[in-house]
Amino acid sequence: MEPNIATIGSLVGDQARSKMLIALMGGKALTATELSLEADISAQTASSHLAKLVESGLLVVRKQGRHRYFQLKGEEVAGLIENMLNISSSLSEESVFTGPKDKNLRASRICYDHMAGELSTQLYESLVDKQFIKDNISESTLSEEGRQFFFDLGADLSELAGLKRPLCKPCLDWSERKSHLAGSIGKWVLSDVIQRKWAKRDLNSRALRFSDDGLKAFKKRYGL
Amino acid sequence: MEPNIATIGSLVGDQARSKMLIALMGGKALTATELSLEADISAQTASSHLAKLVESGLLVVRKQGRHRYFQLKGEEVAGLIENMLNISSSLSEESVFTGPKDKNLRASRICYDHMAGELSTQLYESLVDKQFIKDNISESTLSEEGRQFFFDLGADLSELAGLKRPLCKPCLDWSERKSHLAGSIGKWVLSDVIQRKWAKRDLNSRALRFSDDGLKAFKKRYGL
DNA sequence: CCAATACTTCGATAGCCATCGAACTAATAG
DNA sequence: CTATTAGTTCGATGGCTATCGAAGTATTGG
Repeated sequence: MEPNIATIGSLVGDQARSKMLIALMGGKALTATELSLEADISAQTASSHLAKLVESGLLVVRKQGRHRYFQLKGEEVAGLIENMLNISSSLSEESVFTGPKDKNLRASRICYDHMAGELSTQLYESLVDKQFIKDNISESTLSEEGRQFFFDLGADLSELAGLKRPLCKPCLDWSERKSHLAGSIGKWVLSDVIQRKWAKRDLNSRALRFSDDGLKAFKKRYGL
Repeated sequence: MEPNIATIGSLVGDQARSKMLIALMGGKALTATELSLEADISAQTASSHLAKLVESGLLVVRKQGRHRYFQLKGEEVAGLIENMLNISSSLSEESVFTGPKDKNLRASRICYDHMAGELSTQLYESLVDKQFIKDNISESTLSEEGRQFFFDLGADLSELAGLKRPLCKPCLDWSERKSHLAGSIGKWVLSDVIQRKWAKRDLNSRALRFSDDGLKAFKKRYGL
């Protein structure tokens, strides 16, 4: 059977499934039980939903002992969800508060596998300002100076470039309506922040919690 | 909670509505009746679908006399549909990382009920070149010479014209970003190609596979 | 005026599907 | 071994909605 856009739409078009998909936007693989809790449904129902999502190719599953870990199939799918989040926020009333009300969520979130939120858009703007990134709607590119900048920070660009995904790609941010840093560099920055323990992923949400010191150190390191 | 991604999903997640949305990807505003024909449903049903799409903000409507012209609300929405078309075509492939690069898919696809892809845009350009088609963003029309050209090829234009859908209509091609030949003539060309066994629909994807001889014959017949 | 076209609203039907209880398999822990 | 946890399959139910017939409004054209 050939998935057309209607089948994709109806896959996302269910409350329970959409909650699961959004929960998986954190980039982390989750178990069936965790996802059933996210979606507020019984385990049986979750199981049937997850089977559909896997069969249709939106999710992949990895079995590990008695657990089954589910994950978005790839960037393409994550991009679709992000896209829909964008649209839904722009379609919903022109309320004063755009985006999530949770301060922490607004300040910094994880979008699939890279940082999003205020801090991330600040970083992106700053990199464009310094001409480290040439801003292009379809795909931004890293300038020579930008390459040097990330090399100095310790990013192994040759390794990153080996991956199939583009090095650097803006990604519309659904709470800020601006671009933030996605692509493999975006992913590297997130892992850098986590590894230095400047921030922690908040379990049960997509928020990224910076410590005070971590935030200071982050701004300094990245020149904000 | 206003429109969340589940409501957007379920809006697209209906065959009739998704057909309408895809028909509107051409950028042209279409009337309710035209859209009901595209979706193969009655006028009443179309009316209720269109009301939902407008109310949710995916479409905008402009009243003009006794007609109501519908259009995608903006590029954001068009981008969503395009995104979903991309995903659906990449999900129907086995391989994880092909994307739009699959040669056969790129060379020639079926878009709804007419040909798309490189070959189709070449055909469209050639027809415009020879002034068989008067290219107009709002609505392309077949010139007298074009009418003769298709008559000579054996297309029963009077029968085609009897259908309510426009004879000839450009349709934005998502992998080429150019116009290709849609409308009832586009549909006729596709059936012509299939009937002459120059190409076969690939069952598990939207690709159209030309044989070597078929491709040669096609180019000759249509003057490419 | 009347007739035709464009589109909508209402109401009834029918099919689809999300949900959960109950009963299953499977892995782990003790 | 038994008990527990993770996850599945099956079947019944209930709710939701796409669909169209019939009847309505609105606009245009003679």
